Amino acid sequence: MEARIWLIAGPTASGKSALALRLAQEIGGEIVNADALQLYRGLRVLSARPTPAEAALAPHHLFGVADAADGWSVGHWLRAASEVLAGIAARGAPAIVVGGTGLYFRALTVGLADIPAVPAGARRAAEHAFDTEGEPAFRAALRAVDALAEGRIAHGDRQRLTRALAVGQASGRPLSAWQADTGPALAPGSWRAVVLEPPRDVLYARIDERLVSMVAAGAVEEACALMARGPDPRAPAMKAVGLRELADPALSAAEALAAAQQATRRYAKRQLTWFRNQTPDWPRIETLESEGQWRALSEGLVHAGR
RNA sequence: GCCUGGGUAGCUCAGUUGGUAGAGCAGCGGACUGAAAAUCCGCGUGUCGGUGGUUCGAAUCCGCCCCCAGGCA
Repeated sequence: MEARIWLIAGPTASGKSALALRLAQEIGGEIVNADALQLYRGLRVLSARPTPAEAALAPHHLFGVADAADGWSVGHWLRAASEVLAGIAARGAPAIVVGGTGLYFRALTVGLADIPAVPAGARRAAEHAFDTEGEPAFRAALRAVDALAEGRIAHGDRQRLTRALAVGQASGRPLSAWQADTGPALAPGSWRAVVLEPPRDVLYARIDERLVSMVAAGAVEEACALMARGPDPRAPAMKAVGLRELADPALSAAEALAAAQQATRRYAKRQLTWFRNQTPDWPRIETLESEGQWRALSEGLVHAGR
């Protein structure tokens, strides 16, 4: 178990946090959050962030560090994570990066283009152009700036189309060129990864149970408090799965719970698709049972022992 | 026990004068480079309750049986 950086990925409710904590205690490691929503302070319950008691059992980094009104991006996270990882390395401790955000792991292991920040105005202008001109005309404009990106982006994907145009115009270099010029943040061979990939039906049952516990732990109050603050509905924190459902005054408690459970199951499905296809060579742990997960991890890691 | 209505996709239901079935919801597959718990693309997944029969051909018509709901006893 001599690797210095462990990556633990998997869908929501698959047991990542518990496994990471166990590993951290076992090897004296420090835990780094790789979950886009656990970054936000106001979402402790809803994002299933470790409780203060759990967080006290090992050093935890990048959990609840951002305000719901501040949108963190992959780039923001990557810079923060790199700094944290450097600090952990300087202390001579192993690091355990854990979370469900596939893109964050990709930034770490494959890379994230080093693109200068796009001014908010450029982004808004691109979105406005898309909305007023319509997609065909917008695509024609984008083609002139970045034909490669235009060809790669699926029909209807406003988010990527407007980003491509905004980057191309604001930076003076096509997004596709920036992206082609990318290197991993972590040195190859310096890390070891594992994906938790439990059977669908068992995971869904776990998700349904967990939403019930979340509500019992105050998820509805948390959701309403966040909505009452009225931050920009487009802020990333406001996209938390279950947030809108649980805070919706038009729904009964039972309906809200059912809607939140369903939204979470769909989210888990998307995560499973990501890891299945984007990290096909990372080893899998297919049980949802925590002792079994630990056994698979520790044995697998010892035997892999480079 | 009798009468009536119903049994078609995971659920709720359509299905025209017989030509091996289709909607919504649910679900599934996929893409993914700075909003990623985001954004987007794609896909009916079916012993038409069972079994005999009529017919070139049955979810559709006929017989028997099973199950469900309501009514009469």
